[in-house]
Parts: sequence; structure tokens; C-alpha cells
Amino acid sequence: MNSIISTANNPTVVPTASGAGVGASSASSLNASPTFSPLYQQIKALITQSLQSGEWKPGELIPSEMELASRFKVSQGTVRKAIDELSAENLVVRRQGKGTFVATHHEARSQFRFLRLAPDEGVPHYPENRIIEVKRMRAPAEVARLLDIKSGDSVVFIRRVQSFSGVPTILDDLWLPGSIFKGLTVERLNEYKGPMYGLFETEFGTHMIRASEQIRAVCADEAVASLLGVGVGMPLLNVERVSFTYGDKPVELRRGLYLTLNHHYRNELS
Amino acid sequence: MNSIISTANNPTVVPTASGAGVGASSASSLNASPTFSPLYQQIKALITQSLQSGEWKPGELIPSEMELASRFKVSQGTVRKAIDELSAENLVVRRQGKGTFVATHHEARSQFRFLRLAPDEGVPHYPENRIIEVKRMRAPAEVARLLDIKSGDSVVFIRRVQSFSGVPTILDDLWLPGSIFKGLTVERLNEYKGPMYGLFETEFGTHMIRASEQIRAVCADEAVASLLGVGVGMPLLNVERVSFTYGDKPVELRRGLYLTLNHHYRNELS
DNA sequence: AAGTGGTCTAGACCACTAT
DNA sequence: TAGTGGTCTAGACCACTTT
Repeated sequence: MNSIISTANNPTVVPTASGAGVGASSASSLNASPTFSPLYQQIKALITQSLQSGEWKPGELIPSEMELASRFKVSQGTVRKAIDELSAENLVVRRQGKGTFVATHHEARSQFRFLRLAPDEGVPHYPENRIIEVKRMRAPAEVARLLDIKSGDSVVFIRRVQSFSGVPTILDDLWLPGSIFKGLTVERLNEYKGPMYGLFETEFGTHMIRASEQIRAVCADEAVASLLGVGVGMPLLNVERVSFTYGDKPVELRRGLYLTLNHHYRNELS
Repeated sequence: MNSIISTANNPTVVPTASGAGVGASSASSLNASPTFSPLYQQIKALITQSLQSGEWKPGELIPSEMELASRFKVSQGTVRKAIDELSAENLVVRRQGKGTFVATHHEARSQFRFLRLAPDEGVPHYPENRIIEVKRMRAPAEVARLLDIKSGDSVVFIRRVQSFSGVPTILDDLWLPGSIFKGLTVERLNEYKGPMYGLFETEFGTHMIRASEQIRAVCADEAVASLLGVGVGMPLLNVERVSFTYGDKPVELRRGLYLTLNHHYRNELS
């Protein structure tokens, strides 16, 4: 009753002689089943599974709507509605005349989706990166909880400073599950230009699809003040982020300290 | 070529004898007109105009999809796609079996769309309001620029403190165009319970549809520290907001100072 | 029973991209 | 010229709400 195959509306199960491919609601009254979902949602879930399994990798072309409709034995319109939602969630990108592609962080349009700090004046641009430290450690309880791993499991810790036009502005601490990010070194991080999520995607097969942030105001302590080149007590934004990959699996914990003298965190409420 | 009436796809202009209501592309090659837009976008614009003009007020039922299709001489599917987008933008709310309603701030589901400060522990709830001051004044240059009015025009200034469980947490300064918010007094603000946007909507016919925020970290000065009951130098979030009503017209400038000892600004990146 | 939005299908044509 | 996504129509049935 809940799968693609057994759905009452599925034309392979209830082919119609006349007009629309919709049969009478089949088995008695079980449509009120708690696990019922529309066909296009099931198609969406199947496509998401293929994304998650790596059948189609970031940047690659996925099958056309007609092909998918044929594969899943539904109409093109149903596939279309599924892809519409995936596109709205930034999992795929549609390009008229070319096809539908798996979203990737190696693109101009994705560059600023996860970088909310913008200059008070002038156009946004990507900051320079300086890796301070990379080490493997045992996950503290709080880190483990947020990454949904066991306390004491191996994690990769990264500290870096990002600068705009040479001015240190962001101090980031990152914790990544050691099981996924094997072999991540200072060298690999330094030789890589552009957003870190691009590296995660290409080198470790982990594509970030969304993140949840909590923002607070704090004062710089001595260590932080030194790294950012400001005085002790300077007010900073404390941005705590948990990022998720396919299947809403948390795979990055990040604490950023943002200097907001010439920049601001931008947010659109709608 | 650009209006509803003269669109090539419009069945009133190019009625078809046979199947689909789509005629051959009419006048020569002008479809590449720079102002072309799909039918459903034109329908969406027309519905938005009706919202803006007050033909249907917040909380009210708008005509059914069939009625609108008939009024605009398009198919139900085209109206549906237009309303889909309006619904995604939170301008209207669909309710199966009942109809489509104009979005209103007098609803539980809207309460937290514009209040991003959440408690570190426990469930979010709406803060208590204390109005400190209401006065009319001449708009400073910066305020005038952001509200898209003339420098020196009349504006209403409001200062208030919001508390969670009795703990002062938010200090808000607001500037509103005097031309719209006539007769706004301390009494009216105090006797009104719930989100201020509900009052703006009901009493002044101004419904906020979106807002743009810029966030920085600052330190409390003496005046602020006194109002929030904290020490001078306490780090605070400085949240500058410009809110817009229909037609993307700016109608509120707000500067909030948030105490983030037991609360945080939450944000979902996707 | 009647009306509303929600889902699904089928088929047409358009705009864009590549070959 | 062929293939892709984008738009539009028409009609059916389903799920939900109210009368």
C-alpha cells in the first residue's frame, strides 16, 4: 500500500482502458494507513537514495525526466514534481536544454550558501585560508553528541583563520568524524583552493546538503585575540554549526568566531 | 505580447478546436521580447496585486482555484502553479478541503517566523513586552535611506524591552514611517498582546511579508546595560532589520540588541 | 452531497542546448 | 534535428471539510 509498486494509482497495477491512469481506490479502507505517502514523494525518496548511494555523483547529469518516468513506471509529470522539490532543496540543479545535475559545491552559485559573512561595503568575495592546526583526537562528549557518534571515537580537529583582503576575520574550529575523513592533512587542506566543502565532496565523497546554526555574542579571550589580531574583550559572533549530508546525517561540527567590524552576518527572513 | 490578454498561449486569443489549449506561436519572432514572462507568473502578479490592494485581507479566504481560473481565463493548473509559489513565499496558506487563505501574523505558525531568538534549553515561547518610549521625530538620513523616505520626514520611534520568564533579553529600537503608522501610542502598544506585526496588520493595514537582517557583535554601553540589567561591556548581538510589505516596500527599521547568555539566534542554512 | 485543495495522467507546444 | 527541461491544458480521482 505504501510502496511504488503497490500504490493504487500506479498504472502498472491498475491499468485503465479509458482516460486517466487512476484506478478506483483498491483494498478497502487502508488508505488511512499511517505510512501512506503520495507517489511523487516515493519517487523523490528513490532519487534521493540514488544520490546518497553515489549512483550519480555531484556535478554529474542524472537521467532525463522521461527516462526516470519510464524506469519508475509513472508519468513524466510525477517525476517532474519530485525533481521540483529536490531542486527547491538544492539537491539538484536543473538546466533547460541540458538536463538535471547533482548539486555540487564547486560552483559559483553554491559558494555563498554556507558563507553568510558579507562585507559592509562592496561585493562579497571568498576569503583567504590559513590552516593553523590539524590533529586527530578522541571526541569529547559534547562533540560526539552533536555528530551522533560515540564519546571517545576518533575525530579530526581543524583550526583555521580566514582573512578578507589580508585582514584576519574568521577563526574556525572544526570537528569531523574520523571514520569518514581519513588521511586529512594540513598539506591537503593548504593545497586546496576554494570552499572546504568542495574538498570534502571531492576527496571524501561527503556532500553537505544543509546546516543548522546557533549564534551568540562573546568576547575575545587572549588566544583568540592574538589569532585575529584584535584586543582582548573584542565582541565577536560565535557561530556554532552542525552540517548534514544525505540522509540528514551530521558530519561536521564547526565553531566560528567572526569579527564584525567591517562585516556582518546576513540573513533573509521570509 | 506580455499581458495576460495578448499571450500566445492564452486560449481566449488562440482557442483550439482540438486537444490542448495551445496555439501556434503567434506574431512572428517577438517571443524573445525582453519582458516576456510565463502565464502563471502573470497570474501570480495579478493575485499579488489583489493582496496588495486589500481586495482579500489577511486571514480571509481567497477565491477557489476554479473561480480564479475562470476569472483569468486560464486552466486550473496554471492558477495552481501561481498559488504554489505564493504559498512557498508565505503570502498565502492552503488548507485542504477549506480553501486558500491570505497569510496573517495572528497565527501560531507565523509566530516564530520573525523571532529567531530561541532558548538554549526548553521550548520556544513568546516574550513579554515592555514599552519604554514612543515618540514622533524627523527621520535621520540613515533611517530615511533604509525606509525609502525623505530625510526629515515624520517617523514613529519605539523603544521596548522584551523578557523571557521575567528576564530582560531584547532591547528593540524601531523606526516606522509616520505616514502609515498614524496614531500609534504607548497605550495601544501596551494593551495589545502578541507579536507587534499582528497589531501592524490589524490596526494599520500593513502586513510584513519578509525582512532582511544584518547581525554584528557589540558591547553593551551604560544605557543599554541598565535597561537589560547586565554589566557594561556585556557582549550582545546587534540585529538590524528592514521589513517589507507587499510590493517589497520597506515599512519598518529595527535595531535589536539580544542578550545571548541563555538564548541563541537560530538559523537554518539550506 | 457539494466544494476545496492534492495527486496523477496524457498530450501538446515552447525555449534552450548540443550535434 | 533531436533531446532536454519549461509551460499549459484537460480530465480524472482522492482526501478533507462543511452543509
